[in-house]
Amino acid sequence: MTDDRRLAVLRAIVEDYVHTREPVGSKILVERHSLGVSPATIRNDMAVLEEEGYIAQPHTSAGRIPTDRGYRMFVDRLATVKPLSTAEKRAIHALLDAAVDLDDVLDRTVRLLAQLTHQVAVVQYPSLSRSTVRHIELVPLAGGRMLVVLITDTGRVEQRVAEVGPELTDVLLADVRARLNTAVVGMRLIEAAAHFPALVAAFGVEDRAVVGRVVEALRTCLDIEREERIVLAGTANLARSGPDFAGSIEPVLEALEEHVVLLRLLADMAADSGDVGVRIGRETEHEGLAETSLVASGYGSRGQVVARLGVLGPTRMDYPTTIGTVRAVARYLSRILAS
Amino acid sequence: MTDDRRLAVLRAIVEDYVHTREPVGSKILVERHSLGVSPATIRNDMAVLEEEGYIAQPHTSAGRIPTDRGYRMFVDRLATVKPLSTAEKRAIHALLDAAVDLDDVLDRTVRLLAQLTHQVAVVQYPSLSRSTVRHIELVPLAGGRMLVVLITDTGRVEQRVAEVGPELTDVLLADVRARLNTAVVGMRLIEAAAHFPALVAAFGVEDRAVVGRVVEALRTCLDIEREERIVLAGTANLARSGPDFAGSIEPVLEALEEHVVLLRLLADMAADSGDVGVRIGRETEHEGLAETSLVASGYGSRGQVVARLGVLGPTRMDYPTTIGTVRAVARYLSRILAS
DNA sequence: CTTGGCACTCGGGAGAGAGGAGTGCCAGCC
DNA sequence: GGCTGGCACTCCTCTCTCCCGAGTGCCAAG
Repeated sequence: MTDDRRLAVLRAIVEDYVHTREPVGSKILVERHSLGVSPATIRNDMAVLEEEGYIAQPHTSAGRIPTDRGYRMFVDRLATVKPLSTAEKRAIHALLDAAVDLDDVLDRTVRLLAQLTHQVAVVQYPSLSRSTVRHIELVPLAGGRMLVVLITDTGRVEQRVAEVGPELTDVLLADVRARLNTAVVGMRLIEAAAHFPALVAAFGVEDRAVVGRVVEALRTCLDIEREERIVLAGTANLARSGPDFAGSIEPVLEALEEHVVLLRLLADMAADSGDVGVRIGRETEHEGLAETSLVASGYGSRGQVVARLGVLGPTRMDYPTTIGTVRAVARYLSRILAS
Repeated sequence: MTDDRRLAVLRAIVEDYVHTREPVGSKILVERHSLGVSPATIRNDMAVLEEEGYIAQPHTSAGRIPTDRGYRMFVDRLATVKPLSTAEKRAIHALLDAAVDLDDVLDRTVRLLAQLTHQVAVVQYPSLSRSTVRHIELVPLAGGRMLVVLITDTGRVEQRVAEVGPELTDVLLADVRARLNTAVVGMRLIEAAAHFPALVAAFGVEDRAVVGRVVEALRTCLDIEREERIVLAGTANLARSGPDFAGSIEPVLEALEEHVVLLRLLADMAADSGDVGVRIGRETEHEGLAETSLVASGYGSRGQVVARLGVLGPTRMDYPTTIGTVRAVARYLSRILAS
């Protein structure tokens, strides 16, 4: 069955290239992997693989390197995920268990992921749109202003200062606070936002203006713009694998600063089958990331995906290990959040 | 007065080198700057400047480039700060005025600074230790836990979850909240922390344990560890000025990820005369930053410095312009915070 | 279908050489 | 005493050429 051998050749090429960073030729291939056939045979297979777009030659007479399509095939059908070492698992536990709040957990997670994979790590904050309201707090400030604080079940805290003027008496404030909380606690944030108009309308005509201003501030806490946040770590690892990038790493760094780019990518990957997903090279559909791959997974409490995390590195990366690490960290983070 | 001319030569060397990125020789120097003397004379001056450590030659027969010491002299005695263009000023106003809360203001500021200077921008969050307590909020959660929220006058919000058990009744909670707020609102955070033991002692013996747990959570909000936060932007600009760095930009990126390094640097610069301060090359006393300079300034409301912001770039940077920009942004940010 | 043989291609490294920018120094001049 | 032109010297850098070798594609035979 020649088809099997061709795939074996592709796997060997990917593994060798990832390992040595050098185009791999037919001779080296038979030497390093016991394929049981001669270089000439391998050459025929490579010609076919090249025709099908899985591998390519940098120059006329050099070895072959995998194309995006080749890596895709490798990831989908040829790679077997590598589990973490027990030492690494211990490190995860030790580091994440010491976290004190949500910010701290995510900060530790992203650093950990960067350190384990030697690549750039990304962690998305629990999406506000998938969170529910845990509590709303209104704090009067000096000068006719007030602080509006929104706390979600995922631990996120958003706050705004609103100009309310002197009409907001303590009594009215307590009333607003009570009604807000009884009305919307436990609701998803979007549902809560939908309830606001009715809530305002329930107040007397003379109070509606000021209550409206409070509610308006609350509503801006749900702004699409600011809704999605991510944290990054390990950008220095990019520079270390610098030679992997044809040009400089500048376009990559630029893409990373544009959080929107990563957010869109992570969102797209939500469509993939639940577990770890991979976007390879040009699949990212972003010029600056054409030579990088993203390995990402969802995380969340109780089987519910509330956000995603992942790792970005050169297309030429060790997928089996990276996928294993991302999966393990995502699972452990989920477990932490559930408690 | 030959001394004056030597300084003029140094200034010319710095300006030319910053502009062309190439070692500058005596001939070019007389051509581009009207120094009124011949190359040979300049050569004599350069020999003296080199002996005094202000300039150096990359190779035996190349032009001169400024040393750290040369830049230092340039910044201290030769440079005149360049003010911003009105277009840039307008951009600052337009961008920062649209901010909704502290996070947003600082985020916009750091991006702005990176964009204006084409370098890496750093903004430090208002220091907790210099802030005062504006309000403390206690929110009961399910399962015998509660959320402790601390809000400072600088707009920062810190929160913690505390295990308090079922003994904390609503009545007791209201009591704790009231006593906490009347006792410590308006105090500096360190003073507040000092008052906590007395506060706990004022409760009945049977309540002390549970109140203690609440106060303990509050106290961890002041942890030195998490007290200082910074945000970065413009790391891609580092890659763009990549050729300025002898090796790769990796050590620089590494230093940037170690926020502690930057925090220490910013803190050190607080000792400098109030306005904009500069750390040049090895003055940063950090291996990874040996080829970079930091230009920073304090900011804060009502003349009180609550934190610092700045710009990090290659030693070979345009100091007059950078200093002007950092100063302007710091001033405008201060004005925003005062309102 | 596999294999050994063979001619061919081309990237990349080594060397050699020319060019040129810049220097230091010296002797003379103002 | 400081400034200047001249001059010999250094050594980096660019370019060109040449050669080597890895790797290929193809073909004819097993």
